[in-house]
Amino acid sequence: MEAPGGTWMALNDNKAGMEGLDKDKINKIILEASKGSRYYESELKKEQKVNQRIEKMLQYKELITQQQLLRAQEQVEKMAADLERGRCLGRVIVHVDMDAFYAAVEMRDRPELKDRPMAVGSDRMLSTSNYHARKFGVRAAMPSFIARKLCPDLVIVPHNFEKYRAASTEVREVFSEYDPFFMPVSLDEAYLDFTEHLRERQGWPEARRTHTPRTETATAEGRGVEEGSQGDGGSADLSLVLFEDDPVSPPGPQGPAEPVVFGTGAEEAVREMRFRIEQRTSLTASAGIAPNMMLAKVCSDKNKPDGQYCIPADRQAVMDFIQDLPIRKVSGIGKVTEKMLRALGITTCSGLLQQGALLSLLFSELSWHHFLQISLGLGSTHIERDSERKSMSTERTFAEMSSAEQQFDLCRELCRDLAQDLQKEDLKGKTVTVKLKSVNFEVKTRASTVSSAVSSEEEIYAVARDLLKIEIDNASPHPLRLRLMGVRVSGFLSSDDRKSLQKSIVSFLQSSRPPGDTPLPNTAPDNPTPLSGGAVIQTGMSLTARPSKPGRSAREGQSFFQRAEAQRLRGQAGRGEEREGEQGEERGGVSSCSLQQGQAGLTCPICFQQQESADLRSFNHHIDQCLSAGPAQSHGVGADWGAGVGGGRSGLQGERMRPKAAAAVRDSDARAGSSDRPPGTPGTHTLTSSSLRPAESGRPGTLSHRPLCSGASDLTPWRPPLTCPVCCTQQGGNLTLFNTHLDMCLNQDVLQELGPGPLSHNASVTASTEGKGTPEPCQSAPKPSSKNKRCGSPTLPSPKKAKGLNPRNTIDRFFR
DNA sequence: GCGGATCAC
DNA sequence: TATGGTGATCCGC
Repeated sequence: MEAPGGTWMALNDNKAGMEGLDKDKINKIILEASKGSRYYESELKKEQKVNQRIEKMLQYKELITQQQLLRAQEQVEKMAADLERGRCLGRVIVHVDMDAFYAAVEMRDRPELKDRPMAVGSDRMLSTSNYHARKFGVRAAMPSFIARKLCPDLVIVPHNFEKYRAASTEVREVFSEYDPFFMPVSLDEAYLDFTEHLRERQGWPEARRTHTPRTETATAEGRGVEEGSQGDGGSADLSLVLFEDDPVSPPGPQGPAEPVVFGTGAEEAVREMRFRIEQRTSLTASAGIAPNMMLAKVCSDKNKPDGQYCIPADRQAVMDFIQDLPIRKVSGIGKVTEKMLRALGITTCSGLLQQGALLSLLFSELSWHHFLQISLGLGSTHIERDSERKSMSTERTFAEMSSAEQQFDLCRELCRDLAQDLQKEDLKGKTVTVKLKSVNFEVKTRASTVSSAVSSEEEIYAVARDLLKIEIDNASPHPLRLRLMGVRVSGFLSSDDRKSLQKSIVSFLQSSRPPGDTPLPNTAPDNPTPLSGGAVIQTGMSLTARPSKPGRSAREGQSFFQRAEAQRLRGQAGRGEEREGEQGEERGGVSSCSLQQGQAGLTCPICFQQQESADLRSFNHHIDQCLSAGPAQSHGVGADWGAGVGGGRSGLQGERMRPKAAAAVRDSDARAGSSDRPPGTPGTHTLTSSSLRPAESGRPGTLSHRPLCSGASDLTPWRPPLTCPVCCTQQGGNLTLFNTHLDMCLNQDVLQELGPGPLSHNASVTASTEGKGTPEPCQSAPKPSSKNKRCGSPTLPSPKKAKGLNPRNTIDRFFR
């Protein structure tokens, strides 16, 4: 594990404007300010979890044979070839990102700030900083007290969202002239498809590409500009000083401004757009131009601030650009993914390609497809307008709150706020989720789905209150010590649902009321049009689908272990093919069945009793019983969440404390051993990394009634040595070692079975469907897709088949 | 459907 | 002394 103060807690210098800093010094200050805090401890814990996930992954990596790698390589190459065939270079996608947006707006309106390091935010947390402040290491999402340590002269300006929204509206008006269907990402960011504009623009006369500066301000592109006819003088010259060492802006010529003529090409058109944005708002924007969204997003960061970068529509140009691009620059690859990939020696996009085979064996199908697409420089070429909102929430952080009464009050208040917001958009949802964060930064969510959709304060609170009460009761006699509470409503009725509901209500009322009675209020408004007003724009923003993710689609391919499982089912059950379309419980039955054959006569690792039934469900149940009878049940309860709220789960863990869920959990535990994590698949009925997680947390009370699962009690004296139920050798009493052994044992099992058989079978499945899903040119192969959207990836077995093969058995999840 | 995690802004 | 809020998605239950 990395030493504290390694890269985990350190300054994130991924953003623009952070180059050439005294990072060591900055990180030291950050570390000093953080050390010992609850937040810091929590971050350390999180880091350790990730480290364990990585260790697990590396262990699995060691089990992979050369032959498997070669097979995987074939598959990856095939997939890459298919993706290559679907590559689209025919569109011009632009990503625009306003520079230090909130800070720039404040500086524009308060010139006295322009020379000073400043940030926009609250007393607690910063939203953004200007480039002056960034030199000190002050950046977005940094707590103010640390920012002040880094930069004692920092000026912190409170948010003024009205102003930002107004500026955003102006910017968007410019956007819409280049792409009326542009996709806003946030107030300061958007994707545009310039393809149509450029087509039309070819025929435009010069006059139409000529723009007269409205002030004497020089443009960032260094063109001389003339005094415009309508100069307003108000914000003149400000953009020049937004960035002290603006790399692009020339010394501001104060001479007369001349009209500026822009060319017809993509770069000129984007330059023109940025010019107009700056003329209009005195704010600068950076832009990226590329054949797809993924690349455009990376490009817009390249020459920030006030610059642009273009990747021409040329395959080699794309590949050259991608070659040494650090993976972290790609939207969607965050801190954790970066660290996991780094552990495999992958830091650049070309590394993703080189290690494609390995990644396909270690990560879920979705993940490695994503990686492969990134490595080929592919991304969505189709800009999707925002989809429907899926949830709405409100949450609040506060000083420690331990009184149940206060907590209920707050909960009600949150419900009230949320109800108001929901009603503004005329939304009703069936699922209410309560989010709690302890003073130790441990986050929990508890959800409940009700039969009829809710939207009023009372309706939401009725559900939320119960959820909260369960948690409070579970913690009793200790209080919940909270630092945050949130309420979310999701599971909205679709607009169709609402319309038909409305219709049926109306017709019901019409049939039962005399004509002429008071009509119902309209509960199904038309979709609001973007750009029609502040609130609407805000909505449009948050509705935006994430653009940068790759082609998610049906769970078509299978990971290494999925294929292993498929083979096992085929070989042992002999009827896997017919059952593949079935789900849930049925699949459990199949796997359970196959396990019975392979593992007859299981020995309980706790009591050493050979169990008569080889049925995993019974076996699991027995282990639960065995563990429940353990002597350490009387350990103390925890401080923050109270007793027995288990974070992780495993077949050996047994019941939860939440009575409501206990039965269901037991049932699914039984299934987990037989189906969800079939024999030979990592995690099969073993103490997986996830099942050890509660112990890692080190919270004294967590699972204290389950000493077996507590890291601190891995060697508790009462426990007898453990015997591996697979190889029947005695494994000592250390649960972690036992766990590793069991995984190895089970995996070895699979790996040995994984001869040419399963893979070649899989390959033939793949081949047989080839072409069916081949992406058409210029459609959004690598774009994010929801479950019911069409599959964007070629060469995929049918969804039905994939489903039958239990796509859940993917490895990367077991690294958690 | 639930809960934990990850990610973006 | 002290580290946000909102929304989405994935994955394994």
